[in-house]
Amino acid sequence: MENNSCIRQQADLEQINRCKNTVSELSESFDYLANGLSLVGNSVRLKILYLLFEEERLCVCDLSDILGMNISAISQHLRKMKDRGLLETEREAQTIYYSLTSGYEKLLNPFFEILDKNKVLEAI
Amino acid sequence: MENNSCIRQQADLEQINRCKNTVSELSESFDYLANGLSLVGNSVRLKILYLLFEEERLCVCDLSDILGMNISAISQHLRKMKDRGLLETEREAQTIYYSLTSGYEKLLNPFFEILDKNKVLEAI
DNA sequence: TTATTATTTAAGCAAATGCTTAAATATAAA
DNA sequence: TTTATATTTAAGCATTTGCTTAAATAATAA
Repeated sequence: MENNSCIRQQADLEQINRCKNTVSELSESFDYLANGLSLVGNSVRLKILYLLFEEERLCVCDLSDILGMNISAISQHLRKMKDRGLLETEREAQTIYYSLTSGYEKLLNPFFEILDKNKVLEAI
Repeated sequence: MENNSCIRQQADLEQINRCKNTVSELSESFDYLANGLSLVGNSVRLKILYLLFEEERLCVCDLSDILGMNISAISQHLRKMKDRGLLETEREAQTIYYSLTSGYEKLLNPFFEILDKNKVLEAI
């Protein structure tokens, strides 16, 4: 942590301290939320999440077919999201169906909605 | 793309085709949105975004002080977000202030709100 | 039991990411 | 001018990510 030649004279110390407190109080929340969002911030996984939002449930094989990707690659994406609690599974014979967990479905709903209407480029 | 030993007999072909269409129609939106979210899905950048949401505007130096990080590191995070349109700048003498652009402020509002109340772990 | 289908897991690797250090740019003050 | 302040940029490097291939696990059918 070098190159701190910039201790501003005009810095608002009260503001700085308020911010430091915020960061320290919410530290775990920031880490946890950022980790969740980093999973969503990948176009393959975003597609999977949106498809599960639309179709309720899908298996690895379906997704591999839909996205034109290696089953193993899809499986590894699904595992990451399941481990983190974005997805849950139910087995039906050999087939394992993945679906969105309700917490994330709710949280990601605004994004799904603008995707639904294909209004991403207008919204942001 | 090997290892496609899994062309399910029970696969719903109509569903598969519907999904393929969705993915192909929304392809650009998925990429663009995922790229934006990948920027948010980093705890340093999420902290910066939240602080800008709360404080309206801050300079590199402030953020470096608040987060206890190298100015250069912060500057590189800010550039990424500015390049992608999450942030905008205004100069005041030597100091360059960063703030949220309105599109992303609106889109990220649900996340900021649960951070505000420190309810992340309850929401997801 | 053996073979088939559906899925996961482990190992390896190229590409991307995030930080550090050092040098460059830009405005303001002496 | 020269010096100080605020910030950006470039280069280098360790870590992480996302994919491929091949082998392993698990349920069903022959």
